[in-house]
Amino acid sequence: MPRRENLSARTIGRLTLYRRLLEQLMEAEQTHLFSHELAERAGITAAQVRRDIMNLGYLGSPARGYDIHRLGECLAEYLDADARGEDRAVLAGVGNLGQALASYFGGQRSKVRLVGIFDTDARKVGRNFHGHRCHPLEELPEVVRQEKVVVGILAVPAEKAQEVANLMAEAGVRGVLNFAPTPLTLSAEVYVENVDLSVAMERVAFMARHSRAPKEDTKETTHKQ
Amino acid sequence: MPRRENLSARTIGRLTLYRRLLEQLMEAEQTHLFSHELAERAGITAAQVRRDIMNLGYLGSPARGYDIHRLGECLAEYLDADARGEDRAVLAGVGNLGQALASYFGGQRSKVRLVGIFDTDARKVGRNFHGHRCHPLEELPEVVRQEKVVVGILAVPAEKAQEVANLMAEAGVRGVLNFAPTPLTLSAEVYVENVDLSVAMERVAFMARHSRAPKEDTKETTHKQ
DNA sequence: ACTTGTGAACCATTTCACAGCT
DNA sequence: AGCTGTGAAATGGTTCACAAGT
Repeated sequence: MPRRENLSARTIGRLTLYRRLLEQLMEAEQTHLFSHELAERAGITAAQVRRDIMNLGYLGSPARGYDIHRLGECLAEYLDADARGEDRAVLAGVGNLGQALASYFGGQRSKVRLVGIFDTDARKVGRNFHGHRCHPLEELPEVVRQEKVVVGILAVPAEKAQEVANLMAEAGVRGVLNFAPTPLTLSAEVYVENVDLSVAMERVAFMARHSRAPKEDTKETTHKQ
Repeated sequence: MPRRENLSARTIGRLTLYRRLLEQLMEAEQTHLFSHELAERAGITAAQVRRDIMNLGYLGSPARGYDIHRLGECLAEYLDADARGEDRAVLAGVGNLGQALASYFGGQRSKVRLVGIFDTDARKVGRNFHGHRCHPLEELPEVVRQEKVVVGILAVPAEKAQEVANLMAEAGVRGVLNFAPTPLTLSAEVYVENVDLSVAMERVAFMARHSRAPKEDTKETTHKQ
């Protein structure tokens, strides 16, 4: 049913968010919702929601809106397509951020399964972090191959990022979530998503400084977002 | 000198990156560089770099390219404009992620100064995390006001995110870096940047699964990115 | 010969606005 | 009356391509 003319990464992100929001809604008793309701929860416009769902190929009814259960199924069908079993990931770099990520993605709430964490630091290897034993980095390729890992999470220092990314890519990883503050160059068939925390931080600081001063006469209007 | 027709958040992010890359270059002996060199380090196209620098208002020379030192100054002048002193930030939520962020932004490498970390958990209050003593959340507004804090970092559970964000906004924060997996609704003069790690993770997994299989005859071409 | 600066073209994404349905 | 689905317009961002400078 999904009319999949392959959607952009941006759209995939929103669909992922919709799915999460619908899951929350399903725990409540609600069975249907309108585009503007979902839009409000997602922090975007109703037109955007309708467009996304249209692209998905799901149809709502003008009378009742979208059937939460069915829409959820449709989203799952699209987002989980071709996932034989669940997606597996490895994590390289067990510093402060790496540990936080291990706990974040290690739990069962996550859609991906973390199957190994790795570091070069001898003091970390062998220790247990949030339920995952740290292995030496050399073992990463072997685990990637044996466990059919598709995603590598990179939380190593900038200097080592490219090197470790190469290791992951050669072992067969198809996507990298990069927290190192360095752009990576990898062959085009590996999808890379950069999460550069210091860029994010500096950007917020800049925008914060430059945001317009609050107007005195703010009318408490229903903000149009 | 900067021809500032206020630039988009996206552009600000790239300028921030350029600055960091130039700082690295200045530590080496290099004095000039061409747009394509900076582009390669930043992982983008030369045209994009030229456009950004043009928007900045800096001029290079066709013969030598950009003067690293002067371009750096120009970037700093733009990015740090109106920053009386350095930007200050507070962090709410000292879980695994919050601790990692405290260490990440707490050091002196960061452009922003973390002036307080807060949590509601009595077992955390009073303890020291990466050089910052955790204070009870109730004290956050007072610190924001006294220390002229402009940025709030939100690393609390989703359920509390909106509530704590309101607290920050009422106390006068102008920007929020939100790690909670929930969109926030705040008055329009507060800039919000969402870093949703589970969306990022799921998106990478999806794109990874759908990335084209490597072609057999890959020619090792100089990838055009 | 190789660069920069930049108008114009291109492309992606979002929003508008309205026909059609219930 | 109020919604959805969607073509069309608008917006925003990136890349092209070339004149001009060295």
